[in-house]
Amino acid sequence: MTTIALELAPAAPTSGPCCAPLVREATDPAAAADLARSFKALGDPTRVRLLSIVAAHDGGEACVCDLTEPVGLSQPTVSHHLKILVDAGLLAREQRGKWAYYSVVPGSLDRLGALLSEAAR
Amino acid sequence: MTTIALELAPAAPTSGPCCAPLVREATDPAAAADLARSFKALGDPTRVRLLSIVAAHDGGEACVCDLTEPVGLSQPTVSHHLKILVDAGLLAREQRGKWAYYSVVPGSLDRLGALLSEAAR
DNA sequence: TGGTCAGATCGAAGAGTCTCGATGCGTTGC
DNA sequence: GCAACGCATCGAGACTCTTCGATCTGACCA
Repeated sequence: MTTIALELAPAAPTSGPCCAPLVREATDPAAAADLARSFKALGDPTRVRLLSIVAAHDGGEACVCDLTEPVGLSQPTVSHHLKILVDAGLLAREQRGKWAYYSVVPGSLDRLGALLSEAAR
Repeated sequence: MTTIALELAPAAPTSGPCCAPLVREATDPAAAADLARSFKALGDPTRVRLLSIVAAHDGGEACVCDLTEPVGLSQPTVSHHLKILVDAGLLAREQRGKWAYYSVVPGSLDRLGALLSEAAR
């Protein structure tokens, strides 16, 4: 359903600019950078898997030792990816004794999903 | 509302593994890579801006010359980013005469948003 | 046919990312 | 106290991404 609604300025001569001179910016640069930061966190297969494994884990939380084996990466690498997810506000970290438990921040993914739909409005 | 529902295996001895031995993988690697590819396309501020500018433009479509000036980048760079968005299935390209018109693929962003909510289930 | 214009592609420079082994820090148990 | 354990941090190496100027490809016009 690709709507080709209008021929934009079809009578414009070739010498002039092809399109509308003014573009109303829907997403300002700062907001775009903010959005991109969140999406960049999800732009790695390992992090998507980590997120889903944590979400599917018992109690909705998991420690690092739960995650290294399923993704097949070293402990420092997994720790690195988890930090990125925490910085993006998608995961929460809680230290309990020797272990660090990670859990999905409630509503964070839904918020991103809502922003996606909103951006396309 | 961070639900700390259960202390996972609190009675387990230190010598054993800390957590559940088996992890049911929510998102298989192939699906995770697919998801990540889409999100990576949105993981750059320039591409988020390009997407929103195209969406906000008259008729929901814009050509490259509409986009270079607002984002302040060279034409090859904008062309490069647009190609990435097209490859990710977020933008559609249509050549009309001298100009190439880009438009947001209907439903593509909503689909991603739905996947986000689904992944957190 | 030849000139001009919009846009894609190419090659290269610089910055950023992913991954690892080694190491440091705090907690637990003896 | 001391050893063991879980995890974060620190370089380092390899790779990818972003960006640009230069160039190529098609479409239009005279």
